[in-house]
Amino acid sequence: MAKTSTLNSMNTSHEKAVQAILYGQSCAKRLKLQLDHPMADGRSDNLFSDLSSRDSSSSSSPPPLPQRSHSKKRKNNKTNSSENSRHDSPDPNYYDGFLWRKYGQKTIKQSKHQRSYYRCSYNIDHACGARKHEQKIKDNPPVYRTTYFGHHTCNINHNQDAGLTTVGDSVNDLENSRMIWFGEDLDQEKESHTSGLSVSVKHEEGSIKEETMDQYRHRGITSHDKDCQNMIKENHQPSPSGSYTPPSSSGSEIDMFDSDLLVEDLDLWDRYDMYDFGLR
DNA sequence: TTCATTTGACCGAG
DNA sequence: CTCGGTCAAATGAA
Repeated sequence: MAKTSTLNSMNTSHEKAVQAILYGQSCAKRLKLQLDHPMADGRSDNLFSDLSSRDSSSSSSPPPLPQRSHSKKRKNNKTNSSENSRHDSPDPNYYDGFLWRKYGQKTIKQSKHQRSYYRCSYNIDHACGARKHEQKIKDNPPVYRTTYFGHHTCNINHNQDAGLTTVGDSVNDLENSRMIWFGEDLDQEKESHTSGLSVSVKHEEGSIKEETMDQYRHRGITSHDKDCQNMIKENHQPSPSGSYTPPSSSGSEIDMFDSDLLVEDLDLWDRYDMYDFGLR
């Protein structure tokens, strides 16, 4: 297929190394900006306040007691565990745009397949209560059912590429039926998720190389990357139109940086997405 | 060494 | 008591 030739033409190991370095520079630069101008925007202190609060709590909190009496309390009362949406896919590696961390796996009585339990990777950092269950429900052809619970309060969705990479049509055809709805939060998410973050995330996704989507979902983004992405996201105000607006030439240093490093090779990342993100 | 995943134990609901 | 959901120690990968 054209995939290999395309990738080979642009994706030598040297280029990848350069991209990785550039991306690392972008993170470092943003961090420096944040440190130099911590109050540049109203939300920029969130990260540090979070970190400091965590530090203080860890240093002053008493050592964990072996109290197991209620530590494993089941949390699914009717209101909390109400199912938000369901998604069936033949692809177990279907990528819904969010990062999940697996916290359990169970054999289900009525099914011969195990069910996996995930919670949002930002569960701690952003107190995000979103969870999902994933289970194979059919063998031939394989169908994997993902059931979503709770709401993403982290507002970090890496799956805005569809609207940004001009693959929306193909997405609409096939993926609309897979759209994940979170009830009344939809508008909020749609707005908050369509920021400049996508461009940066795209950069990173491209550097994931030959990893499978499953590996990417579970391992591809390190905690450092996530922090960096948070920083990037928080430097971009969501576009009121709900679409990505390229940085203007008269923009801030951040904008200039974006245009220099992140947007420059957008086409390459778009093509990456086309191939690697299974727009079948 | 750090961090994500695995896995068995624990818990509450039915 | 059974079952599904969650916790957290153990494990493994990077």
